[in-house]
Amino acid sequence: MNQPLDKPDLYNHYTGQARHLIAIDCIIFGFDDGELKLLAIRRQIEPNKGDWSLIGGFINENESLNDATGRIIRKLTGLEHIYVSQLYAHGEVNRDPVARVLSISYYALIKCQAYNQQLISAAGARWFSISSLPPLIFDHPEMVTMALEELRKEGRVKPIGFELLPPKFTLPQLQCLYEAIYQKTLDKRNFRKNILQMGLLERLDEKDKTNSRKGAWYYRFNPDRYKQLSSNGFYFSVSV
Amino acid sequence: MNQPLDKPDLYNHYTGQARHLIAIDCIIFGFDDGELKLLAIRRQIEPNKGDWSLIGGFINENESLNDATGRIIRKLTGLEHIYVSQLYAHGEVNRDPVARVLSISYYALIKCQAYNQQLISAAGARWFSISSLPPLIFDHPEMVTMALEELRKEGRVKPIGFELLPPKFTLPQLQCLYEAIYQKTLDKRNFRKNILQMGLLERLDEKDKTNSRKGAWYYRFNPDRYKQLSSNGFYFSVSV
DNA sequence: CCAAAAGTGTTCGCCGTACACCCATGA
DNA sequence: TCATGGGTGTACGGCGAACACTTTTGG
Repeated sequence: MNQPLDKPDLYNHYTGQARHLIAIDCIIFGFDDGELKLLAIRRQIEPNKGDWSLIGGFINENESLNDATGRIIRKLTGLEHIYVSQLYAHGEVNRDPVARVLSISYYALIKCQAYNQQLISAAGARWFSISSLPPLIFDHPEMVTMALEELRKEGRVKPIGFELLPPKFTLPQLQCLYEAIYQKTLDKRNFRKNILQMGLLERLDEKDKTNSRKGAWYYRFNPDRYKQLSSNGFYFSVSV
Repeated sequence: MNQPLDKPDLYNHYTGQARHLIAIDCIIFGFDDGELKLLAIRRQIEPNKGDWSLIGGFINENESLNDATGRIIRKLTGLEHIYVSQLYAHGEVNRDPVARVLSISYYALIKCQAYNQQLISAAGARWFSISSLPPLIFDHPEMVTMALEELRKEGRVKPIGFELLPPKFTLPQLQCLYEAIYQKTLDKRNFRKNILQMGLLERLDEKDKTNSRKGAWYYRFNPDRYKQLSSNGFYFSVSV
């Protein structure tokens, strides 16, 4: 059914069309020190060189959007196989003051212990607590707002919290994370019941004693169990 | 902070970048005859000319994504101010066999009574029941699948069902719509309780007698009441 | 022995779900 | 009068929300 590619005259509906610059912008979240953090970078090109910006870049000719996102995140953090999800295509004509640039935003969750600190520092990047973000360029503040909304929406029904924690974590840590995401204090007993009843966590024979004399049990999230339950109609759900 | 635009040498990070064709594709849903329908069109350009396709088009140089979507839908249906929501940016390199084209998909809900039948017929468009769609070109089937998922997700928590019905509708009609969307039969009593308890519908002093001798009361959705309640922490919710 | 964090159960109200009969009316 | 679709109420179980005391142990 496809026409052979050596008949370019058939395709002048394509060739006559406007072409556009396309950027990727990444909202990278981390969790550290009891707070939800955003990774921002000092912009290295004009305009607004030196201002705080999301991590981003242009996409190349033969690169899918997802590949471009992977490349951009890898280059900055050294990380692969992290949680990444497309957020929105931003298409206002004047969103970039220099040229018409469309941007596809992605949000990503990373374990703050895992990234490559050297790469991040060398790039002039920094973690900011989401409660005290610096001014960001262009429509990046709007992107962050959208990403936060999405994170909060997804966080209720998908086990994405674990993407922000080390493989071994304690229940007080996990609760602290949800409290940071939703900016509210949760009841310890209800939270534990809620999380443990889903049967997705395995307690290890090891305690974290850095925060108390008694020590808190380490747990591990079991992704296979999650997949198995999900395929049987189970839905993850946290009451926040 | 912005650099003046008359120093193009500062911006060669922009000018050196690849530029891309960008299309919009619209998944337009309607509800008629007890079934959820999709509007598809016979493609009028090569390649795959004559095959069934979603409604779409390229975006212009000085046109935002949302404006382009409005233009495309208006041209085909004559409708404005309908429910439209961005779905996804599709960026696989080979999704279009002729050229690298990114597509931003949007899904739209229209009242089947309202559109301009002449425009649609003239364009070679047709409504298809979602349970018996024709083969669609490129990655359009995937777009439809995503749109259906999104419609079902949103439909549980936002009053978008009313976008698919005429301003005056009956409760049996509304139930039938939800049954069509979720492909399951619902309990009449529970459904009515659920919907009416939210206090968003106003019963009119008028009955629809086309389907029964007794007649079913007409209702109207009150969007102002919805906005008011929403701003006070109310959440729309249908149990399906 | 004490401070500081970890861990544990019960009660209550609401909401989702299951379920069966009467009503109105035109033909 | 009867066939057809429209309309109504109740009982039960599960889940989210509120709430206070005991346990552990290093210093």
